Amino acid sequence: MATGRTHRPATRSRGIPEATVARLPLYLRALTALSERSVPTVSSEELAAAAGVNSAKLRKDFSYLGSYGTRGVGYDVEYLVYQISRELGLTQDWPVVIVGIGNLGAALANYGGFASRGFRVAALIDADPAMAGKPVAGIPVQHSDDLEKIIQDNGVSIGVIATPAGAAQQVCDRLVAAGVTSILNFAPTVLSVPDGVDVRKVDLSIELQILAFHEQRKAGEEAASGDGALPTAAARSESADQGPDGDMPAVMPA
Amino acid sequence: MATGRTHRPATRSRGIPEATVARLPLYLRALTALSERSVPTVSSEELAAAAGVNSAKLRKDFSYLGSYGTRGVGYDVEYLVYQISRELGLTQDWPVVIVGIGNLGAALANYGGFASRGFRVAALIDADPAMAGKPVAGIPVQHSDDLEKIIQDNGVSIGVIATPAGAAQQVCDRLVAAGVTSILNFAPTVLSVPDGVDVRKVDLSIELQILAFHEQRKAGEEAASGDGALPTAAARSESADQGPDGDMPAVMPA
DNA sequence: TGCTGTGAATCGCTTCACAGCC
DNA sequence: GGCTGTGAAGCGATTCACAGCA
Repeated sequence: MATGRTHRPATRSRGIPEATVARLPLYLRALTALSERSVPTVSSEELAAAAGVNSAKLRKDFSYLGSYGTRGVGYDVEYLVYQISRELGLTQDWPVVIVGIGNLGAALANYGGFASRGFRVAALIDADPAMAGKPVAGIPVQHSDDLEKIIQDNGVSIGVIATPAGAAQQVCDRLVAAGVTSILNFAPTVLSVPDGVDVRKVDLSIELQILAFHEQRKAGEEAASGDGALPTAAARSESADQGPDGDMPAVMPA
Repeated sequence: MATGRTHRPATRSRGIPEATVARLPLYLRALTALSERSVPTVSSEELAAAAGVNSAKLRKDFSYLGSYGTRGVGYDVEYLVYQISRELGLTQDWPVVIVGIGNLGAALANYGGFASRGFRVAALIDADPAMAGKPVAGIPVQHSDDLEKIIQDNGVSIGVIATPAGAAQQVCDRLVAAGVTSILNFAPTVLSVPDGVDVRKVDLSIELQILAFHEQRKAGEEAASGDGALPTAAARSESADQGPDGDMPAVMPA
């Protein structure tokens, strides 16, 4: 059942910790918002608040990229936007294919956040012949028979799988065989890939289950401890750490 | 800008590490599949392969739940399914509301993985009056004016936000005020919530950016090192760690 | 003998706290 | 004086390796 590895835990990516890489997009978004409001500089404290992390972490993260700030002043917004974009590889064009144009695939195709960040939906692919030719988000859906040709003609290296779970592994194999080396998987399956191929997974049902776990505990505490009321907010006002943070996975639809 | 905390890093949930909680749904899925094939018992090695983790990690994870295995034999599938479900709080009914019935919201409403795991879509809510009454996935969409009443009437404690970024914080505030204490956020925004409310975030664009980062590095290596070919598969055949694992966040649509 | 359960070692990330520079 | 950049400490998670039990 040999499942291939995924995002290289071993060889840390050019000295930048995975945890840091995963936060760069967060900073980038916050910075982009500042940039749009023509804010020239920002302190680690302000930017951290906007990104929902604490400032020490942010400074440490930036220190892996280089010394891009000015002591006593802060960071130049435009400069940082550029540096982070470059580091993430967003200064180049990434053609992406989406396979499986159901509800979710269509939602992804319509998602505006793509184009804004160097990603370009090069093609939509579905196994249903009835879908072929039908435009979704202005892009005509193509039949999966042509998957290999589409990948090669467009020089696609990133694929998004939004098929039912049953089809995911097969689609994955074909994508990989055709040259795709990064996969974003929305199907609730563990994909097997050869070494050198990255897989990331987004899974709604897992996220909900994690919430349920904590929700259950809240209810339990309430009933148990004679404490009565809600937890006395000890440390409020900063931090935030939203999303899978010290945590991990996530699964998805069928 | 006081953003509230999120999934309690401090007080570890009843002794079970967050990282373990985040993997339980993964194990549960693998076990459910085995159960459907009427497999009676499974070893840590087999189950780990099916879930895409390594066996030591899996055994350690299970050890936090109790000693549910049998040395020399393995784990009883049905028993484990029950124990994990109970631990995650999936033996009870969790009514969920989805706010923002665009492409994504509709995809979520149609997502089958909900019902199968104790989750029930209690209501769909949208701000567009034109949507009101229209059924999506067999459930009539209700107008957001009635949000508070819907939450209270249905005893909802988990809310899913699939609105545009601009509306997310406001929707979040109303959900929280109405009694929701767990939020799954698909909008690309950092949400501010009071202490005691959990937020998890799912963000497509962040996942893609992380893939782009690694993809860029692959290309760079190829060009740089005189190595020529693909990386020599050093450690293949096990592990897998798909998805945000040692990593973290994720962002999303607008 | 085979596989679980777990202390001990290790690893990586986060946080602290302060030196260094504007 | 203020804010960045970073060694050092702290902490949680992973991995190792083996004792313990069926």
